[in-house]
Amino acid sequence: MQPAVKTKEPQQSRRDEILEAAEAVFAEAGYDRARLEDVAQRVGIRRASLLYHFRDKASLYVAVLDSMLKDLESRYRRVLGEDGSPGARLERTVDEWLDFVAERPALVRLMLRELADGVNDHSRPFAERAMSVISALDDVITAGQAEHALRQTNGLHVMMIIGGASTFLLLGGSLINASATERFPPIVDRAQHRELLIAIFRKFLGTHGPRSITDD
Amino acid sequence: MQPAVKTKEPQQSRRDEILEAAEAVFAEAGYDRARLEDVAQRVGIRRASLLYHFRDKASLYVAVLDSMLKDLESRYRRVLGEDGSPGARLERTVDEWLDFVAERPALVRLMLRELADGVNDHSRPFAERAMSVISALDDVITAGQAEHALRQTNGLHVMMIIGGASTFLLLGGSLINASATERFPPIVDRAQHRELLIAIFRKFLGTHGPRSITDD
DNA sequence: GTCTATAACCCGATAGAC
DNA sequence: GTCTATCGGGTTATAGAC
Repeated sequence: MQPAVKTKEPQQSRRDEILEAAEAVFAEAGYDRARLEDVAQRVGIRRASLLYHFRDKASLYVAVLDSMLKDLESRYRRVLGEDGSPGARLERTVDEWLDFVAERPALVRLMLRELADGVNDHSRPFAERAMSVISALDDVITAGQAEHALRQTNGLHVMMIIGGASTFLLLGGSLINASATERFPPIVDRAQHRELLIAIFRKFLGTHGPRSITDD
Repeated sequence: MQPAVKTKEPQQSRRDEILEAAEAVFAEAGYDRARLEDVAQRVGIRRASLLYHFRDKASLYVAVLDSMLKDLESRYRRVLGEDGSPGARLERTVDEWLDFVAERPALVRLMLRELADGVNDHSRPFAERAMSVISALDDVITAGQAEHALRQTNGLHVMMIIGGASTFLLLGGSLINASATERFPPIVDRAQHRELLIAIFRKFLGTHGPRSITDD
């Protein structure tokens, strides 16, 4: 006999609590330095109890990655599916990305760590989710180019530059400024950063409509 | 009485061997997962012998970071000090960066890990060296803008975008491709990537001479 | 589901011979 | 300078009571 539960979410709640705590701890310290002890403490249970919900540390980590990327992907798919020109929809992903990064900085930190690690056992689910996000972008780019609404440049390349630039800047900015003298105030604020990213978009993907292919 | 040594480099050789081995191991696994055992094995000595040359693991790590960034900085300062317009000299740092990353990929991986970690005990030397590199760039940008050879945009912002974009692309590209189906060949090759970075440079920093300040 | 207790392991660091 | 041997701290994972 199962204990009487409302409708669904048998004991999902606790699982989610653990995922949330683990996301923070893994992002902060990285997989190796992260201690299950700290995760447990945040949840308010004992270390051993975690392993009732997740087989081991590795599978907890994979679950965290998966939940984050699933979230990011659904946000991207949402704005990409709205109406507007391909260019306008792609531009919206810039804001979506900047929002996500601001709300959930853990993602960026874990992504960086994954990139640094390269391919390994637990990076497969990560790579697959990432591929899925990239696919979604690529579909819109390709369709936009087919109807000559976008320039025939390498759209994914432009998207990657946008993503990489933000990542670097957001995390690097805070790192650099930590030892800053008066000489270097924060390099740039979000509004400025957004403006430049959008400008890159328009210039190189032609998200304001078809342009001549030649530079400048 | 010191043992008779050629001229300098008392026993620098071994130290450098260790640094080289440690650079690879730290980049591959990150500080926490990296084992002194592996470093020692690459050098061909025992774990305990490492600690004759370096006080402990942490100071070995700091030495690795320092040596890498010192190298990068000297390369940047070299091309920035050559002759040519400010724009031309800054553009040379793009190639310098792409070369460095190709030759010594460990730097990028360790940089990513440092960014993910944020500010902590051993990141101070890293942040200071990084500041020094940024200073060198900033000097040229500021001078170029003073003589109206460069646009009055936030030059460091543009430089950060270039750096971040490459980092992300170079590491992300290989990660993504690891699980790629036929659908995604390598996103972009070095020549294409360089071209786009230079184009961003010219557009936003005006490295081909002064332009109108208005967009596009 | 959560607990206590403990087993089992790994790795950095030290002591001291050579 | 490099070695062997060992200590000691820390963390994951399991056993089993409640």
